[in-house]
Amino acid sequence: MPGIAEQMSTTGAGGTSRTASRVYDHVFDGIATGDYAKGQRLPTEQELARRFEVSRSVVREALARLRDEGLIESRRGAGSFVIAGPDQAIRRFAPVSSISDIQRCYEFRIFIEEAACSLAALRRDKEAIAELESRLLATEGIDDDALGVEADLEFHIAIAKATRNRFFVDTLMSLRSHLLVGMGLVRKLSMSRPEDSLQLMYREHREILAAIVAGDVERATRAMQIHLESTRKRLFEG
Amino acid sequence: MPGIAEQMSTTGAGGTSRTASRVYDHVFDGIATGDYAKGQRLPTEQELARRFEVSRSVVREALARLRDEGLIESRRGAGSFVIAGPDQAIRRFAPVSSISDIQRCYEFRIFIEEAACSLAALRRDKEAIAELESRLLATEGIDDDALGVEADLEFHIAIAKATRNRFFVDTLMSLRSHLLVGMGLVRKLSMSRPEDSLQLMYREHREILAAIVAGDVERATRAMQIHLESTRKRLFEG
DNA sequence: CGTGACGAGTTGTCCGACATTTCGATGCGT
DNA sequence: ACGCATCGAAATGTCGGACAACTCGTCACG
Repeated sequence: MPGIAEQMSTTGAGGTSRTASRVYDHVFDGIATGDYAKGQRLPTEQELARRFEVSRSVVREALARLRDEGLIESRRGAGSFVIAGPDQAIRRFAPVSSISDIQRCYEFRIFIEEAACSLAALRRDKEAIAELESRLLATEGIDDDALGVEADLEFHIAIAKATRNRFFVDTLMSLRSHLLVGMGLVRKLSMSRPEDSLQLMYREHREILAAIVAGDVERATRAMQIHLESTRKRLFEG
Repeated sequence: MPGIAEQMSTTGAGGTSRTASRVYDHVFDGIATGDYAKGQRLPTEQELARRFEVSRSVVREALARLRDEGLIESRRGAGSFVIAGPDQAIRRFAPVSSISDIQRCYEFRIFIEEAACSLAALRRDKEAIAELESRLLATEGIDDDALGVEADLEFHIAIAKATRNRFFVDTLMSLRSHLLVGMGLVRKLSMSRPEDSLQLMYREHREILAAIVAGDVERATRAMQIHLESTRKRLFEG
């Protein structure tokens, strides 16, 4: 029953060797399906090497990945043991693979960023405001689409930073690649009404910034809500 | 300028070899501080092996970790290159290391779980409700503290699952270890007034479940808010 | 029955070798 | 002097073997 791991293993930064991934996928699938149960000992490295017709080095690289992800644990002299259940196996955000994925990502994002924005209005200081302003300026003077979404994302991350709570920053950063997909789509689709929607977006951004600077929590929350809702509508409802 | 990586490298599941971690830390720090700039080529594996007085195998294990985390990219025949900026280096949630960390984690959690709870009330189905009920029952019949917090967390994760939006589930799972720390503290500190607070918690849990089952979004949101706020108060304000 | 020594088995580390690929240098023809 | 094919040094990927450090069950002995 392979398959579960396939989406995951290809998320890596391409460079990872394919031979090690075969072994990795096997064990990952085994854990995800409960085939390798929690606490159970894995086959020895030699055994795996023989079964997949690779060297022990390759097997060790695969096991190293699983170890780093906290799925297994290796004890010298004893063996490698599964320490995670099937549900804990899928921890990283899997890549978006469908429109409905993007939709859910957006839904999630709205909650997170509204919260972050209200906190940012509460806690902002001079330094944070300075970064926000510079990020905002950066978004407005860019023609290239790819760079544009990057700058856009940086602005949103700067808001998260202003919360002085790293969990918001980390979460947004984890979503980085996902958000880039969605934001890229927004830009592409709004090519039809070219200037219009970009100008609208700039105005929304400036309103968010102004509300944060003013320290007006409710206004900041509403501004972010309007911003994300309007882009969501532009995306999903044409 | 070492230091940034130290907290991270110790997050791994203990089993990872310490020799490889030395090399990993060096390169990670180099990226985090901008010492190894984006796009730059790293020293060759042989060079690193010589510099740290370890074999190439160990160096390769360290580089493999960096590759898996998307920080570097290796091209056969060319070398290994940095592909991430300093800010992208710290992606995973670093472990909680202070009371204020726990406080921020709680703050973040409140936003996330309130949102999840309201969505759960909106989207719950028979299957989700069944799991919620079984998880709730599981929390109430446990003496052991460690198992108790596990079951508690599972209940909260089940709520996230009921949203039918994997981003909520994934985020909560990423926070798993962090939440366990905080929840463990709650239980330890409430040992003083033993039965009392546990019973209170059970009642709050049941109210949350009832609201979700009823599909009452506002009631569910409020119930979760009350639950998290009251535990937060018990924790931080005695 | 308890206990300590022993040995097979397993992971951690090292080493040397070869295959495969990259990229600059070299030399040639024009 | 410039473009182009060719070559070779260098780097990573993979392999196989070896030894060290450690675990755990076994078994003989008290």
